[in-house]
Amino acid sequence: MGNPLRPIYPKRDRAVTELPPILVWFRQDLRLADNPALHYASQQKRPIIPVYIWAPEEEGDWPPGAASRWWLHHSLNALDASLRKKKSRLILGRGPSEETLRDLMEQTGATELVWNRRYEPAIIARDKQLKQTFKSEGFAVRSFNSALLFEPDSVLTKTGTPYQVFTPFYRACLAQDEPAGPLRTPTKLPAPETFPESLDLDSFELLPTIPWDKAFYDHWTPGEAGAEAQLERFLSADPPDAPNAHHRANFIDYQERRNTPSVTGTSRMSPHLHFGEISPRAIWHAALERASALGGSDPIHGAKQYTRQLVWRDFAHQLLFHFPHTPNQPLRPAFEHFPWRDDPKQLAAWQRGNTGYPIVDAGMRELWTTGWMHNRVRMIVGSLLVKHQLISWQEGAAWFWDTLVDADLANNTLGWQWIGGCGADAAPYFRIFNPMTQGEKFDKAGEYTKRWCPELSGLSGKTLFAPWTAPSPPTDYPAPVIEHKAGRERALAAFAEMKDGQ
DNA sequence: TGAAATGTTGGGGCG
DNA sequence: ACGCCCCAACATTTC
Repeated sequence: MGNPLRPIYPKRDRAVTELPPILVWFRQDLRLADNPALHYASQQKRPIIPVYIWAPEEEGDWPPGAASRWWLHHSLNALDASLRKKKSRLILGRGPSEETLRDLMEQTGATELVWNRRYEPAIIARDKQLKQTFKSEGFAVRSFNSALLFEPDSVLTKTGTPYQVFTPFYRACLAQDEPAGPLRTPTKLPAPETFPESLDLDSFELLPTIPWDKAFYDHWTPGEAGAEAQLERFLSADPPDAPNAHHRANFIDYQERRNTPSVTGTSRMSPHLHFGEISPRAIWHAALERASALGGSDPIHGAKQYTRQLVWRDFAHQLLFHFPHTPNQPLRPAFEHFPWRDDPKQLAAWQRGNTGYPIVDAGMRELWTTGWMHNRVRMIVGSLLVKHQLISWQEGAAWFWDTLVDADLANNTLGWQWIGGCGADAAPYFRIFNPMTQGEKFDKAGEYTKRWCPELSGLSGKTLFAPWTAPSPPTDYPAPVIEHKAGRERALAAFAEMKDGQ
């Protein structure tokens, strides 16, 4: 908002370029809108140097997987393009982060460094150390919250401990002040006299050499503009690119549509959120504002159901923050002695979508082809791996980590510990999904299953989800990795063994 | 954000 | 008319 009374000094920009610059260190906040660190920097009337540093070895046991790297490549490209529209640009560096940042500070004469926080244990440790070091060297260092609606320490039980069950956590979040509205996108990003050297994006070698990513381009548009367009598709009854106008926006019927994998009833915002191409606060307010603009109880209800899912993200992040060992170890210690099976062949069958259970194989193939899987189906495939196949949830987490474009340590850990029955607010171990029943329930017409398992196109009804019961089963589809009843009983026996073993 | 086993109830067929 | 059985439908409990 320009102040018409403020005199315009023709040399103002020149004066700004001569002041010591601020480094804005981009990490998982690859956007210009509602970006607190960038917003802060833009208010300092000093040159801004946007930086991204590729440092996978600083991510502990969890360097970005192949699908994440694909996304990152395109997202960095998009960020650089939108910075260039504002006469700025993204400077790319290679880790170690501390040395690279110090070099840049010395080279450019920058005196201040800002970033938005991350919550992975290895990153917290690195950032903490780095902040301390730079401060002791006389630099100003600031960090901001850009990724969460409510940060880990801001929502605790009455006794000051972290919540371990979602519903009370959710209630406590609703009792807080509502998340602030999104910050304005900086109109100007003052450039320094000269930008420091940048590496070429291709030197990060983020894209695959084998072209398994072909279909990714049909399903995803990484980057801030892609994120905003996707949100609009979800919130609008007439998305800009829809061939046919929907009757109602997806979010209005969210509760019902989000469990139907054959339709795009979910928001598909997860990868955009993971890379911070859009902020959860922006989504929160956009959904609720759209609902109140439409009026009536259905839109409000839909928007609340959807924003509730955003709070699951916060829940996952605060769990990871307070229980940093959980990506590798079960939250409930009893499960450390669970008798998992080591079975590379069966693991491979699961990974490639050859378990012989159609709804499972459809999901695993959707994941492999598009880098994403519908959430309902994630639960079904997870249950089969962990319970019927008796393969550890860590194996499932590792595969998802490598193949999901939305791979996120907090969400992935929560999801797998939930399905494994060993985490916070977890499904009891004996809650074993029946892969036939789940198919019949959530993919009634079999549309989703047949889309990804075309060899089953001749089947319908119950036999679609149990092809071995067909009069003449398809010859090009595998037999089940384990018979359902036997698998269920074996899982229950393993669970009993664990309980006895302590 | 299950499923299976077990228990209960009530209608209808049938001797 | 009545008791008996069967079984679907629903509820509860058990894993």
